[in-house]
Amino acid sequence: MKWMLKAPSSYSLDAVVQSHGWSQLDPFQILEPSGLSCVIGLSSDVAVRVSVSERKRGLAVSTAARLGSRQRARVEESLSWMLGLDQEFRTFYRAARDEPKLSRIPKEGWGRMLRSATFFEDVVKTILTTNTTWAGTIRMVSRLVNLYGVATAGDDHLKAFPSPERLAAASPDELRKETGLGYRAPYVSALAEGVASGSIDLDAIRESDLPTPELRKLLLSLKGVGPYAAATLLMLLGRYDYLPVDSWALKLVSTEWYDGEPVGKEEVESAFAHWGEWKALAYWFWDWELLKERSG
DNA sequence: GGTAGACCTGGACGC
DNA sequence: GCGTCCAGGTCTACC
Repeated sequence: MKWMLKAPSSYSLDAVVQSHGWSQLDPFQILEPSGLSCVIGLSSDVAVRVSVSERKRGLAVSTAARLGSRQRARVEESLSWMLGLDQEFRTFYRAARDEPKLSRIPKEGWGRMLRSATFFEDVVKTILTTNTTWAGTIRMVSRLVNLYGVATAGDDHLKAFPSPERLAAASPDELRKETGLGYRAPYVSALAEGVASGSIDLDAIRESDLPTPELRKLLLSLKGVGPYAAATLLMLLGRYDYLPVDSWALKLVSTEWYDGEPVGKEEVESAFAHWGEWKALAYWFWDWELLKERSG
């Protein structure tokens, strides 16, 4: 079935898809020539593949299966969250226009970070980006989805990201062996168990209006979530006052301002300190010299 | 509060 | 084909 979804003015689906690596991870799939599809879990045993593409009047949504009104509402709610349809960046854009390294951002509609269907999925994926290569993250996520995800009715190979309950049912040892999560398996297992049992309320974190430092403390209390992962998750929640400093960030800042000399976290922080509540967005969408060098 | 070492996987490299 | 080294954040123990 097909229908249209309203998008904010100056919205760019391409900008959301390309905002970070999430679109390369299962159960997302980048559509050619443009657009995005994802398998969304609707209940413990029902999943549906949803495709979205951009039109002049908004976003065209299509699903392989016919949905009831509740299911359709659920899909719309998920898409609104995933694609940042409720977000706006006017204040950031005003500041970005005066910075040559960011002036393309307002013009091209950058700012929204692609989110997963649930915050649980985002937290797990973020843990799986730590202390590994991007290829490793892709591999771990793919195995998790293929082994524990719910398949769509039409295609056994199309699966949603596993629910907390499904992952909680697997032992940490099984997760470690079957998915290559390594030492991260107990972290994912504990998170899944906590969410499934109700002792960890990720929805409350997602919807919280707590000040960012307090929200960050809650995220840091999750096993496997350190300063880098917490900052990444805060960005996904629309909070940009902490920088996700990893080894890549050190390389970027080193090339940009220090002639390739080694730098630490402090140098990265000080480079973006004046961006205040927008510092992570300024960092993320900065027109880095290192990226220009690499793209030739 | 700061720091060292362990954690785990897979890719690169040398033999 | 095998062994070794290294990269990648977080946790724990220790000072």
